[in-house]
Amino acid sequence: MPVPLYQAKAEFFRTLGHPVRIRVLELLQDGPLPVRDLLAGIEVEASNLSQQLAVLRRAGIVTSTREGSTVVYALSSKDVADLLRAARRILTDMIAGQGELLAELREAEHTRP
Amino acid sequence: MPVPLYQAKAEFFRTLGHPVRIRVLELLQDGPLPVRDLLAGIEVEASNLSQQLAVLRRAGIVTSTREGSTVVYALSSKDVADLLRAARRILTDMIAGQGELLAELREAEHTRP
DNA sequence: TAGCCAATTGAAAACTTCTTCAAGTCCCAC
DNA sequence: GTGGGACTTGAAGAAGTTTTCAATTGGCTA
Repeated sequence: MPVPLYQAKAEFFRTLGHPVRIRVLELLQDGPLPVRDLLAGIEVEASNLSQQLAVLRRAGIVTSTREGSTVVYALSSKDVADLLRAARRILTDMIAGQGELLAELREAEHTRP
Repeated sequence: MPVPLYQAKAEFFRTLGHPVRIRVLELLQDGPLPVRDLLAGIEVEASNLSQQLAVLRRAGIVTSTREGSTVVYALSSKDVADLLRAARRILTDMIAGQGELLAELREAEHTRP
């Protein structure tokens, strides 16, 4: 058996499972952007961003094209935007439905050293 | 700023990013199941499955209720099923777009023992 | 209550992923 | 062709996750 589908799925989700990568995808939802702009929108060092972009590229989730001296990134499929929307819905519901967790989060904010 | 949303999202996806956990969610898509049945449907040791179930529980993605001497698991929201469907669509498209991988999958299907 | 089955937990070892930093490529302007 | 900016790469250590095994809990039934 080759890479079974459920394993491909797990890998796909694992690829999305990083704050910087999520932000990249969110920024790209409204259209392609040069690295410079991603860098401006995310608090991270250039080399770290590059590493995360490489992860997304290897997974085939984004594509990069060089334009002169800059490099422009884009989502490789519009479906990715749908998925992020679905995720946001779930998350919102989940947080809303779990009063305690919400309270906990709020508490943490007030008791930060 | 509290746990920012993009970080919650990343955590959520990371939680889905494991083959055993994906299989559990797929099996639960059609309704609640006792651990015994999950165990029968996934090739993994009981204690390992328990660990993965604990991860899903902590994330609030599934719920467990004890019924007599067995424990029954269920998806905590139907939206999870939607999300998995969205993911399947993306993955299928992505694979279709990447000819070689598709060929590999097809090959595997014909050469199944 | 003793013994058993179902499931879970704790903890250590094995494995992956993340961050960081120095070095490298590519392109453009001088 | 030298210098500089934009980005990427390699590699090493730090941080996090997964697996495994032994020990444990909870509920049944003899």
